[in-house]
Amino acid sequence: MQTDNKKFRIRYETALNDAQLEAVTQTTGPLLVIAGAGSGKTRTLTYRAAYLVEKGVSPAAILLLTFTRKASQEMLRRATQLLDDRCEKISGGTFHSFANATLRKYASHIGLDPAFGILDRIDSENLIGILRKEMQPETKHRSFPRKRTLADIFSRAVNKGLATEEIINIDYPHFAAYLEVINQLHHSFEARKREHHFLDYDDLLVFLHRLLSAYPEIRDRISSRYQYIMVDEYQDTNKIQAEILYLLTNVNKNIMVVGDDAQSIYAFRGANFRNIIDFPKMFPGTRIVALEENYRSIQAILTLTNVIISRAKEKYTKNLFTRKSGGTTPVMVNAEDEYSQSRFVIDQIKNLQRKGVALNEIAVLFRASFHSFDLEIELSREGIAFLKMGGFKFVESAHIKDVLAHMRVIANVYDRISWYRILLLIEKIGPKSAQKIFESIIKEKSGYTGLLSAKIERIKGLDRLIKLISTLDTHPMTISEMGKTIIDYYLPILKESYDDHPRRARDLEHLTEIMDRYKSLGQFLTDMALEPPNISFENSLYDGASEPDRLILSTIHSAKGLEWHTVFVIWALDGRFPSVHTLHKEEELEEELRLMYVAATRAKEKLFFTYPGDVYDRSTGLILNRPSRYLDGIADDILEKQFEYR
DNA sequence: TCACGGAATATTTTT
DNA sequence: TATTCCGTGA
Repeated sequence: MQTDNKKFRIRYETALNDAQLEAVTQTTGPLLVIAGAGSGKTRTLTYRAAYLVEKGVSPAAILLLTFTRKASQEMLRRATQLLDDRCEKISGGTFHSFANATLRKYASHIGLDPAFGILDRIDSENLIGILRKEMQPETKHRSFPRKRTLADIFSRAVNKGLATEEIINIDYPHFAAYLEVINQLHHSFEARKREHHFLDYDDLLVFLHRLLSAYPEIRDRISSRYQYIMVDEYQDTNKIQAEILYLLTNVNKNIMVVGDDAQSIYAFRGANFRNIIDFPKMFPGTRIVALEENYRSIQAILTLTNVIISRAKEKYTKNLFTRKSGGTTPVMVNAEDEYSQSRFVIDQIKNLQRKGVALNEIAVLFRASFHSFDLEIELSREGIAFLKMGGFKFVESAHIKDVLAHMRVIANVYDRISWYRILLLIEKIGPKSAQKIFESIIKEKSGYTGLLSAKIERIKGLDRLIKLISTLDTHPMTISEMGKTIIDYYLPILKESYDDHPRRARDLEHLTEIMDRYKSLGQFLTDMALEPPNISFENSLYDGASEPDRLILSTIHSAKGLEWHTVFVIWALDGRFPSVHTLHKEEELEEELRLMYVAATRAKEKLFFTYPGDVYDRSTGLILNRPSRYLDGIADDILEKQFEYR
């Protein structure tokens, strides 16, 4: 091969198999790596990063785009271990964080405030909610879509590159009558975001795309800076992301993407697994490398996962094989009810612990975050420490958002959403007063004088807020001092509004710890929106949180790319997984199937599926008692059946 | 204009 | 089941 032992410190030939080695050393031109589950995708990317650096490529000229920030950090950390700390200087992150950094740099070129704020999903919904109210009477009908649905429609349109009209016709035909009003609402949503210098998640991509396509000289400047681009999880990119990559490689066509069409699970967010198939068309001359040896799972698990994925209608056959034999056949357990299901999982976990398997080598996976509620209760009762990933996030919980809103109005006085949020917390202030006060703030261009001059009769809570804002405005302080000052102000409100305030107060403590790491307010707020800690909010309330060895509970989406000794997939019940809502939509059924495949391929040694019987589904009136259709009818020697009745 | 209570409604996954 | 939205009374 092209590697030369005298020149290179890392011995790539011995560390990698042939396909991996080719993916690592084939550095010029477009390269598509089809990487089956567990085939050493991360390893390949890591070695490739190290290889490029070792070859003499400047780390700053390498761009590694991943699905989460954690993924890129982990890869760069490993590359650093392999080679040296030059690898830490490689630019890595998510599409969104890359867009954020690039846009701040070139903001002025496209008429954007470089200090733009970022709206997370909840902020966007709130803004849409405000506009929805303002647009009465058309939006007053009972059947008019809720803010959440509206946010969905708008976002889907952007990510799929379609007009809202098309999205409504395809996915929401029952709202067709409101098309015009929805469009108006969409326009004012966009206008309001521009007016207040905000970008939402989708805007980050849209504006980056606009920057690159409308300004060839900027495109080429950026494109020549990044000589080598690597993209992980390519099957979960959407159309606009693919186009961004195309523009980014205008000067250098050294682009490598890695993905597995069988693991595409983000179509709901506009991801299109055909991106993978279309890649060679977009980049003529693409070389294709397939990684087919699975290093993760024993043969018995792989045999089953091959059966699962073979049920996909549209698939691009790969030949996954493993050299790991032995072990036990995966098991499907029919539990009497949800409680039996939880008990079964707990009994098995205790068994495994007795055999010396560490808790953090065991994961319980599920389709939707709430599926683990009962299990969480039982785990707490048993004193088994766990960490829950995915689902409702820490930063999305109301009390965290409340505190952040106070910081956001300091960073940007024109932040209407945050002002409304803060003001509505105060007793006797409703939407009307909030609006009035906000207008006064805009006029004065200052939170403090704006609050003072608003013609509102004296309200005790408002006086406290005025004092807070003036303190924050006039005393220079660090981010965490600022946070503590705000929390002092906020605690009485917290106690009034939530009966579980002690737990929430502990969350706020945790938040100030995060603040300690930051020097810039803008950076802190950006990170909270763009790269928040992925731990689930309920989890931060659990006392075992400091325990290092914890059972992992995770949504399947959050389990992407991870692996464990033993994996339990709970609620593998037809009607829950796949959900009853998807039963008549073929494309979604296909995605659910891939999701089941992703879940099953996380297991190295042991794999269990459980489903409770006789579950009543309220929305359809059906009794659910069949195993998931993706697992039903598989022979016993591939998937063993057990019963758990007690 | 706000707070509160009752009724309707939509149910996942995440940057 | 929880949230969200609207109408009512203060």
